This record gives sequence, structure tokens and C-alpha cells, in this order.
Amino acid sequence: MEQQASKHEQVKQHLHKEITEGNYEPGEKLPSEKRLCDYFKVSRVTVRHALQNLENDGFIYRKQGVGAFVSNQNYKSNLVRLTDFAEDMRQAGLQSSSRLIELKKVDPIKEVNEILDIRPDMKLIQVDRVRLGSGKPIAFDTTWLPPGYGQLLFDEDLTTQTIYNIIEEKYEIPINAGSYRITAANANKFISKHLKLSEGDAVLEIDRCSRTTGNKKVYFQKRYYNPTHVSYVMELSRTDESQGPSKQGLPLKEFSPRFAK
Amino acid sequence: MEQQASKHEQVKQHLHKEITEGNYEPGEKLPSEKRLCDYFKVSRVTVRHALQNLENDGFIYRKQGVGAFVSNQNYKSNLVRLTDFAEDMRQAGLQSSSRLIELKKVDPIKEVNEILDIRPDMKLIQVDRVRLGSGKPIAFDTTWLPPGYGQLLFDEDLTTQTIYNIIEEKYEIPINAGSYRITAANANKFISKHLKLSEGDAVLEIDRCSRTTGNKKVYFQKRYYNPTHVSYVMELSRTDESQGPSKQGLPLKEFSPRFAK
DNA sequence: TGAATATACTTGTTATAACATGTTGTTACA
DNA sequence: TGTAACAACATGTTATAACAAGTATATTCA
Repeated sequence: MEQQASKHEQVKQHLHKEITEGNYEPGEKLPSEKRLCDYFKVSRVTVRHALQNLENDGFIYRKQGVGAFVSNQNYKSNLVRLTDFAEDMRQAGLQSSSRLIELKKVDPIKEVNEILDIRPDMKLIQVDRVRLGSGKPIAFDTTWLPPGYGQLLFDEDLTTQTIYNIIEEKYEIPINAGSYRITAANANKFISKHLKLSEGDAVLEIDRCSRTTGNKKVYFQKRYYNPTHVSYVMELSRTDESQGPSKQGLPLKEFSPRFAK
Repeated sequence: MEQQASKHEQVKQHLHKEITEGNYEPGEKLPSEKRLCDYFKVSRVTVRHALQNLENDGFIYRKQGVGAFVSNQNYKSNLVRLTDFAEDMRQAGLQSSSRLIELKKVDPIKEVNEILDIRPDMKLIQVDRVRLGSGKPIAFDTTWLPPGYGQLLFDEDLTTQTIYNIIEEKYEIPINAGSYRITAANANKFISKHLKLSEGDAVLEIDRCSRTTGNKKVYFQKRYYNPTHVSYVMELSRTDESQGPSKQGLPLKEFSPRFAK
């Protein structure tokens, strides 16, 4: 039995669908609240609730006395998408693939076991991969998983699928949270070989730990990007008032990896 | 004549003040909506509007049937504060200072002039500084400004004041937007000397361009962080529903430089 | 004592209604 | 023709009201 969503949620989804399907041009005005009330046969409270949510998510913006308009940007407001390598590549117009270097069970690593919140004597599943964009090596990464999650990977094709995808879509383990650390490192012999760099060349290192329900750690990954191909770009901008000066910083409008070919 | 703020705004500000002043512990439950209605002598619509805004800003979270609670994080929701080195240091509990290496007028630099959107033959003001946290070198940065803005710096004490501060607070030129690029680089002889590193060591490079009203570029800066002292940390987390799976990525809860001593 | 149930309380949803405030286009007047 | 006043319309604010749904606590019964 399917749970019926609330009315404001239905209205939101309907409008969201129309926007993402391109039925409205960026900047185009949505029907007035009154019209939406009549169309959906709901009260103005409900319509405004839906519009409020769409505004919070950055799909529309509103002007008093004028109307609600579809945002011209395709930025996902404060949503950050750096979860999936394949997705990143797709957006950059590159074909994503991976070269599996190794998939093996390894002895516990003190630092990693602590991060993953598992017993210090528990073995780990380790995945080493080179990540390719249209055939060119973009990044090298090593992923560690607790055995419970790690064993899910042994029957999967890791050259075309991302770990994120296997975990979340095939096994329906939702990734609800993650922490990321961005730093710089010198490529060692192993990494530089795979990224076709010289030993000692600077690489962009991203450490991340993804968590599922109950803050349970699913995997920890160290990824090394070739900085000539990848950098992270951020756009901050105050649209208008917000309030006062920049005592609170600027709202993040975009944060994404940028790829150079 | 002072403009009277709306009631829900007053309620929000009142609660916000109490939260930031520490009258509520993180995780502590706020009074129920009913109580807030009675206390502020407003309707439930108004109270809920205020709570909704506080929730959007990340100061509280709510649980149906239970109540509203003060967030334990001091994250500024989707506001990102990486504008000011001094501020960053203060939050890390370190004393901020700068060592001015050079402040000079230099010949146009093709790449920089293009970024700053000024004529290719226009000279630039260049500021080289070592940024210190409690006396230890944390970063080296070079800033280029168009002569108009640059000349404002010649009478200022750049060892204690940040450029951002001088521009925005003293000359009241608001910084409304900025773009940032995070990448990795090998420290050259010059940089490594100032950061007490070895030549070739990897450093975290942040390029940023700050803009004022009308998207006018105010300055362009290249900053090199010692990665053993500084990395950028990001926290993404879905509080609850949002909607469906993570097709849209995760909301950013925190993004800030992290300092190790 | 332990589990099921009832109850009170809390937030979530939705409708109706009135007025405030901002915008735009039209109309009337100089 | 140009401007000022006005009307129509849009979103913003706020109150009242009722019910839905989730949670916690007290109560009852086995």
C-alpha cells in the first residue's frame, strides 16, 4: 500500500517535475498562487508551503507583488553533489570508467579501523582503482570497507559501476551523510605511475567517509586527483539583502569539481 | 524612522539571540509552539514561520510529536565563511598575524588582468604576505588588485589587518560574491622558504577572486597553505526525508578550513 | 512485573479569511 | 505629452480553527 504524500508535497513535486522537464524556461513566471490554488484545488497555505520548499531548494525565487520565477541557474542551492565519480564525469561530458587494480582482504589498519568505527583487529576489504575520464587517468583511489559491506563488492563489476551505486541502489543501503577532507599530497611512486605523473608531483587528496542510517560508517576512501585535470570550484554570492553585512559569510551557490581536458 | 520587522522575524531574532547567547544548551528542547504563542502573544502560524526559518538556517531541528531542539553544531547551514584569514584563525584559537613581504606596483600580468577584467596594459598592485597563526607560518599568499583599489592599501598596516577588512569595513566596499578554486601545487623555492618546507613539497592552493557590487572584481589572490596545518573539511548530511534517494546530492552542513597545530 | 491501552501533548497539514505591502498598467489631469 | 492618482493584482503577514500523525507517559489488566 503506497503512502499518500501530503498535498503540499504533491504540488511541489508536480511543479518540480514541470521545471526539470523544461516546461518552464529559466526566468519564466509561474502561475500566480491564486491560479495554482484553483488548479490543484487546494488552499493558499498549501500552495505557499510548496513554493516555500521549492524556493529553499533553489528551484524558484519569488518577488513580492510580482510572482514566482524559475531559477536560471541549475545550481542545486545548498546541495552538494560530489558523491559519485561517474556522475561528475557525465556532467563534465566525459565517459567514466575505472581500472580495477586490486580487490582484496587486508589486515587491519589502525587509522582506518578507527575512522570506520570497527574493532581494531577486524580485517578490511580494500579496493584500489584508477578512475578514468574518456580513457584518461583522472584519479587514483583506495577504498576500505568493513567486511560486511565489502563482501558485497566481490561479485560486482567495479570497472563500470561505482561503489556508491552498488551500495545504494543495488543493496538499498542509503548514504545519508559523509565527511570530506581536502588537502594536498605528493604523489608516491605507486600513485604517480597510475596517474602518469612524476614521483613527488602534487596531487589533490580527498579523504571521505560515507555513512548510512544511524551514522554507521560504510566506507572510507582516499582519492588522489591529478590537479591538472581536476580542481574544486566554489561560487559564493549574496543575491540581495540576506541581512546586514557579511558577518555570517556568504551563501554557497555552487561547489563542484571542475574538469579540464 | 526605524522599520518595524514582522512578528515572525521578531520571534526568530529573539530565539536566535537566546540560542547564540547560550541560554539554550545544544540539543536542548525549545518551548512548545503553544507556549511560544502564549509568550509572544502571536498565532501558531507566526511561531511556525519563525521556527521554519530557524530550521532552514540550521539553528534548530524539529521532530514531529516531540519538539524543536537547538542544533549541536555551530555550523552556519549553507553559509560559507572562508573570507577572512583572521576570522579563521580566531575560530581555530590561534592568533592571526601577517608578515608583509612586499607591497609594490607591478607590470600587467596577462592572466591576472583577464581575471580582474581590466585593460591588458594596466599595472597592478601586488601584495605578498606570509600568514601566521600564533607565530607559525600557515600560508603564503599573493594578492593582485587594480590600482584603484590597490592604492587604498599603501597607508594601511597589513601585518595586523586583512585586505578584506580594509576594503569592506574601512572603505565600505561590500564584498558580495567570490569564486574559489582549490587545487594542489608543488611549492617553489620562494614559497617553500617562507613556509619552512622543502622545495617541491605539496601545498594546498586556493585561488580566489572577490567581487563587489555589479560584479566588479576587487582583487585576485593565490594562497598556498601548508597542508600539514590546513585542510578543508566538509560535512554533508541529510537530516531526514528531503525526498527520495540522493539523486540531488546531500545538503552541505559545514565547510570550513581545519587547522592542525 | 510486563505488556497493552488509553490519554495527553507535540508537531504536521490544511482551510478560510482579512489585511499589508509591493508592482504594474491604466486613467485622468495639468 | 508627461506625470500623478488609482485600480487591479501579486505576494507577504497574521489569526483562527480543526484534524492528522507521531511521541511519551500514565494507567490498566493479565
